[in-house]
Amino acid sequence: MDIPAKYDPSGIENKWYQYWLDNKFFQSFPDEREPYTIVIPPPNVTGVLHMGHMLNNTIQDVLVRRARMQGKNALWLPGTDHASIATEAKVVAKLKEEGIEKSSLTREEFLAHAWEWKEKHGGIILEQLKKLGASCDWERTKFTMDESMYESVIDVFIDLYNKGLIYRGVRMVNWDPKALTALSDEEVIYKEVKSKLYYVRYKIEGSADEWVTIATTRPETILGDTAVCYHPEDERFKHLAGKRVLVPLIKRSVPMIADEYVDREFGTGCLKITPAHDINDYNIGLKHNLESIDIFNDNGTLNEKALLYTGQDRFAARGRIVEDLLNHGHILKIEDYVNNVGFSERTDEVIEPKLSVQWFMKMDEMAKPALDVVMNDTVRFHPEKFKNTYRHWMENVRDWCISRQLWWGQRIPAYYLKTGEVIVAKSSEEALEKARILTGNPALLPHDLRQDEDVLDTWFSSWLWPISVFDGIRNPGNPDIKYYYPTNDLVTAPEILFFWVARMIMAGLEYQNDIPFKNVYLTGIVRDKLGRKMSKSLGNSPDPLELISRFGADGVRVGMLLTSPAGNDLPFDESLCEQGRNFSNKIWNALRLVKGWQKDANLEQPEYAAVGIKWFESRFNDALAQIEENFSKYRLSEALMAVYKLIWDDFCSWYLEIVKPAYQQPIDAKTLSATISFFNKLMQVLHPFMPFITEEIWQLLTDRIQGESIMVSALPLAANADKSMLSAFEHAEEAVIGIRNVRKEKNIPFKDSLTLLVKGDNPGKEFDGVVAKLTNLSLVDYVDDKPASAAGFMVKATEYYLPLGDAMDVEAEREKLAKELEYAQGFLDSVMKKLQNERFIANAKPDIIENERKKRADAEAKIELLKQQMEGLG
RNA sequence: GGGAGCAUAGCUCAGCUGGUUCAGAGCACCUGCCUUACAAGCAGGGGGUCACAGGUUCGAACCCUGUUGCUCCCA
Repeated sequence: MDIPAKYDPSGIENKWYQYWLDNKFFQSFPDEREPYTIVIPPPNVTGVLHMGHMLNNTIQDVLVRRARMQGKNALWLPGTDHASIATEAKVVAKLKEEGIEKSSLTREEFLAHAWEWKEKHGGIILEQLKKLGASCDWERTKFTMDESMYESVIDVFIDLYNKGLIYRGVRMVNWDPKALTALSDEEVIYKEVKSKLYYVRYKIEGSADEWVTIATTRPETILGDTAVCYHPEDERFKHLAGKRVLVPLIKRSVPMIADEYVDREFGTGCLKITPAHDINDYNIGLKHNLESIDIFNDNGTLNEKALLYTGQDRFAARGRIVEDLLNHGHILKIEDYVNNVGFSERTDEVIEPKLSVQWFMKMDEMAKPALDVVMNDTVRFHPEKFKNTYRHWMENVRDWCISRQLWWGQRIPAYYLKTGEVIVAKSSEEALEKARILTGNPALLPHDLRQDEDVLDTWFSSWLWPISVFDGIRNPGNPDIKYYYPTNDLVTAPEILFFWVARMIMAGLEYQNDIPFKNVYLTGIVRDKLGRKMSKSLGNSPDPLELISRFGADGVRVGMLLTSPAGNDLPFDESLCEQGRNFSNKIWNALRLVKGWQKDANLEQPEYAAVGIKWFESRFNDALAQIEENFSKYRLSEALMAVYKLIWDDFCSWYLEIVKPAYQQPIDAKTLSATISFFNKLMQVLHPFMPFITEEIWQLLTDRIQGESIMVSALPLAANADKSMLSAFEHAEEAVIGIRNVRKEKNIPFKDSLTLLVKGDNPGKEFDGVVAKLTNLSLVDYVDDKPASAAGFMVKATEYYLPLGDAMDVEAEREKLAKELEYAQGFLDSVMKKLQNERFIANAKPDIIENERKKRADAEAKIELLKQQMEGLG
């Protein structure tokens, strides 16, 4: 058969993905087998595949494919979330392009547009995952706004409301003036921003020319000031107690108050208080019973309560007020200043702290059990270090603002009577019924009730994800939820440990009385060479599909995994994918070699091949045990590296070279079948990492029937490895390397065969035939004395000589031996130092001391040998 | 400002309870090879004061203290 010298993945990958789909290998239904479940962290419907998804989903696919091959009933359940803010923003922008304002549409009309957008764009990312080889059960694809998922969210809201865990309250929230919605604390990103610190003086009321100076970074909020505050123990201001001051420009009279919150060192030690626009001021306002004056409209412009600059944007107003304050002599100085400003994660708009009525969920009661299951390892984090971070958050958790001023999402099932009373109910009919009972007024009509306009935070859907995808909220105890829940592994980024992971644990404990997953694998962040996070806005992220077309999905998968231990950032470099592609090619060429062999059934199996096979069997089992160990600790990159080395070094560089027949010579049947069997097993072990090439080779190596696939074959299990054989082979390996070095030093080409003389005990004797084959020896002989005029080297205590006739360079040989002797002497000295130390003998464990004695004996023997050899040189 | 973590080869990282081959792997680099599976390859090779300073110990990359630098989380 004709196999090209370079592996070309493109056609092969599409072919096998379709084959897997056609044979429904990704599908799972509950049965008698042990289940293995992963639910995908649902990507945004607005998203396209980026490198973070690539890493995350590669890991999930490795885990799920391995579980499937271990005979488990494996389910990887895919889906997307509706991403209310991001999607609504996209739809609004798209409508705007078409000349349609959101405000001109009814809620129903807008949602129709949003659904249309979702149907058109929402599936892109899932389609892209197929190119990566993702073995998701696509029949089960879920979306957080699906009817069943929507209803689950509503049910949970009502249930928690009835349990008193959800309430409505006025709070200072993070307001996004662009998205026109409140955000949770977790959606605010703080960045250092260069700004100015303005020193502004306020006149003391009733005084002729007495002033007090405050420092502020937000002069426009002066218009909402309702007090000026100093530290009660600050001598500089004590005389102002009980006085009032006039807010500049608008001349509003506000009290001077004293509060320990004030940092006397900061600014002037005197603070303006704007309770409506700063969370700390808000708290002081509550304490001192101050009025709150909200001077902003929802879109960030100033309203009529500001009295000045009405209708202007907050940042424009800042410029104007600074000018006016200067003109009126209120600004004493302006300093450069760096402060932390909150930005919206979604719109990158500067967050405005704003007082508003929102829905909140109480967190403290739910947090406690969710903290416990992580601390006691019922849910295990990999790597474990994230337990600390998690604990810190859970112990300082605050109530969760769950309402969003948007339309795209689950509409809050709360209905208001004209009197302002709230009724929470599943439908307007039910709400009306409840309202009639509540008010005792059976004449109430539907239009007497008004449903809350807001929707729920997207995380309020995704926190139910591991339950709701199995319809476990609406139908507790259904066969799916009973079988697949709790899921096994969750693979996600540490950034959403609190947004999502913590809340899923809470929801699981609340609604299933059980954890949602047993293990949480936390990936790192994919960064570029400069260490920046890869992001669309920076444009520093390669297009994953383009990478796949260049290196193959297998190559990219290997590239993503090779250097990314759990929890560590991955500084991405295309050369990693190149390494993956090169590995594909290496395997491919091993296939070419093996497929090129002609079998001769009458041929005896050579002795070197028989021992080679015995050795590789042990080596394979040894590596397999190591790989299993790595998997059990979620060290995926180390598991991959172990397979990589097993295939490249042990199988290709050693094993195949050992059993390979001479050029154009046939191979015996036993060796061929053993080799094919090893090759098949290696492909199985590698399959979870590189699904496509392994399937291709597995299908080519052995005749397969239609419907067979490596992905549903049984993964080989580690058997016992013969450790003594492994160490004997290592000895032989060193002999091979030694002989190669001699050839190189003496410039002896491989085609000239040599004689090898061995002196002393040879632990690698079993492999003499292998050594002879690999280094082209015509004879291996054992001698009692060192031959004259021979190049030599030692492997542990075994001496090897290659008689070279006149070609010997005695001086060079002497030098080499002298160097070795020096090293051995130094080694012996260090051992002797320990053994002569009485305290070492007294304190160290007996086996350690025994070891040191053995080291001494070995070193002494070696020194003796080296001395003899040097004498032999004359 | 509060908390957590990290620092080992040019890069990315292993290194278990302190004790053989404890200083390692992959990549990169250097040298020699187009040897009949593979130059996307083969055979060799160099490279580290384990951040710094103390301490504990017979013995420290590993335990303790401090210093410096970086990262993350929270405010």
